[in-house]
Amino acid sequence: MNATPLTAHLDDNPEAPTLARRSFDSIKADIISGQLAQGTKIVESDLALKYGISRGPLREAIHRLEQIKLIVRVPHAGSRVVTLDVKMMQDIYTAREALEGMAARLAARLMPEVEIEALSALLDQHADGISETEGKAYFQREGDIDFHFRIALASQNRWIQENLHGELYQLIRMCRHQSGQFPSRAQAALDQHRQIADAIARRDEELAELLMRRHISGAWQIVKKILEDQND
Amino acid sequence: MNATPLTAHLDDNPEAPTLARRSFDSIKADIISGQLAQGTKIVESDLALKYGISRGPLREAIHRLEQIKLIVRVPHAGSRVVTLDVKMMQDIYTAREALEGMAARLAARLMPEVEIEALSALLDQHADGISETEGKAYFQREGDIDFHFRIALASQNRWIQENLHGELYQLIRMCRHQSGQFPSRAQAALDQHRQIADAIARRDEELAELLMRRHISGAWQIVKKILEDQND
DNA sequence: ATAAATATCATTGTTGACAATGATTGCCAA
DNA sequence: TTGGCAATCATTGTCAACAATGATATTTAT
Repeated sequence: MNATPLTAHLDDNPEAPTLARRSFDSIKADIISGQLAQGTKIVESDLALKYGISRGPLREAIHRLEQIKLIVRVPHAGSRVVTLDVKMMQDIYTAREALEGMAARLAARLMPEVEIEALSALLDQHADGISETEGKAYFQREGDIDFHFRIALASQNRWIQENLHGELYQLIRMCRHQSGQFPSRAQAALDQHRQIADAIARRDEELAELLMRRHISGAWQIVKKILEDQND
Repeated sequence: MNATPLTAHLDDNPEAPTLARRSFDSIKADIISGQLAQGTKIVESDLALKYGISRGPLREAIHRLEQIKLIVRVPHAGSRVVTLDVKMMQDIYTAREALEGMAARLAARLMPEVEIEALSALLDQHADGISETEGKAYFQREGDIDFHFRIALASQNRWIQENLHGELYQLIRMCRHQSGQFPSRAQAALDQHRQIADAIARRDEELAELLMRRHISGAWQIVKKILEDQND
C-alpha cells in the first residue's frame, strides 16, 4: 500500500501543524478559486491581519506560493498574485506534455498488473459516471485528475510526481476555475484514457507516451481557444 | 537581445539585494561543492551564526534550498543536506531527458537562424578547445553546460528553463562535484551535440528531440555506473 | 507651467526575544 | 537491571519592534 492517499491532490489540510502551512493552504485555495484575483497586490501586513497571524509565518507562506508560481515577487517592491496569460499556460501545458508523456512511458514499463486492472476498473466507473451525470463538469474533472494522478504514481518518479502535482496542476486548476466551465468533452477524454490504459497494459511504452502527449496537446488546443476568445 | 546573460548558470550573485538571497547563494555553493556534506544536520541558529545573519533571512534561504531539493526537511526532525542516491539521480536524469528532449524539439521549431549559426560556431570553439586542452575536464564541462543552456533558451519556454537551471542542473552539478572527475568523453559528447545542432538547423523537430534524449540517456548510463561502483 | 530636488510615507527586510513542541536524559519503581 | 515516567534541553515556530528601501507627493527654481 502506498502511504499517499489517492485524494492527495485535494491537499488543503486544515489540521496542518504550523501556522505558515495553514495560511499557505488558505491563500492557495483563495488564489485558485479567484477570491484573490489575478494581479492583486499582496501586502504582508494586510494579509497577516486578514488571516489572523503575524508577518513571520505569512512571509513563509508567501515564499512557498512564489515557489509554485502562484505569486510573483520582486525584492523590495512587493508581490502580486500571478496573472495567467496565454503564453504562460502554453509553457505549462508543453512542460506537462513532456513530463506526463514520460510518466506514461514509465507506467507502461513499471506499473504492476494489479494496478493496471484497478486503472481499468476506474475507467469503467468513469463510463458509468458519464452516463449517469450526463458528463457533469465536476465529476468529469475529478475523474480526469484521478486518472492522471495514477499514471504519475505508476511512473515511480518522485521528481515528476512532485512537479506535476505541486506546481503544474495548481496552475491548471486555477486556469480552469477562472475561465468558467469548460465544454464537456467527457466522452472524448474517456476514450483517450482507455487507449492510454490499453497501451500501458500491453507494455507498449512508445505508444503510451505518444497517446498521452496527444491527449494533453488536444486539451491545450481547447483551453487555448477559450483563453483567446476571452481576451479578444 | 536577451536580458539573461549567457553566464547565468554561474548564478552565485554576491551583489544580491537581500541577505536571504545572498546566504541562499552561499549555502547553495557550499552544498554543491561538498563543504556542507551530504546528510549534514542543519541547525538554524548555528548556520545563522556561521553566515553572520539572523535566523529570519536564513530561514527563507533554507526554505528555498528545500524547494530546489538541496535540503530535505523531515517533519519534526529538522532539516538535513540532501543525500544523493542512485534512485534520486535516475529520477532527475529521466525528468531531464523528457524536458530537454522537448526543449530540443521547440528549439528546432523556434530558434532564429542567426542563433543557429552562433550555436554552430560555439561547437567549433569546443572542438578547438578539446584538441588544445586534451579534453580537460573543466573545459569540457563548461562547454557542455553552455550547449544545453542555449537549447533551453531557444525553447522559449520559461517553465522548462527555470526547472532545468534552477533545480535539475544544481543537483547534477552537485553529483558531479562529489563523485570526483568523470571520465572525459568530450569527443563523443561533442559529436552528439553536432548531430543535435544539425537536426535543429534542418528544423527536424522529431530528430532533434530523439537525439537529445539519447544524448542524456547515454550520459545517465555513465553516471549510473560510476555511482554504483562507488557504493559497491 | 514644468522639471528637478527633496521630504514623507508605505512597505518590505531584518532582528532578537519569547513560546511551543519533540527529543533526551536521568530517575524511580518493579 | 530495566521499563516507564517526568523533568530538562535543544530546536523550531511565532511575534512585535526596528531599519532600510523604493515610491509618492510636495516644494522650489527656472
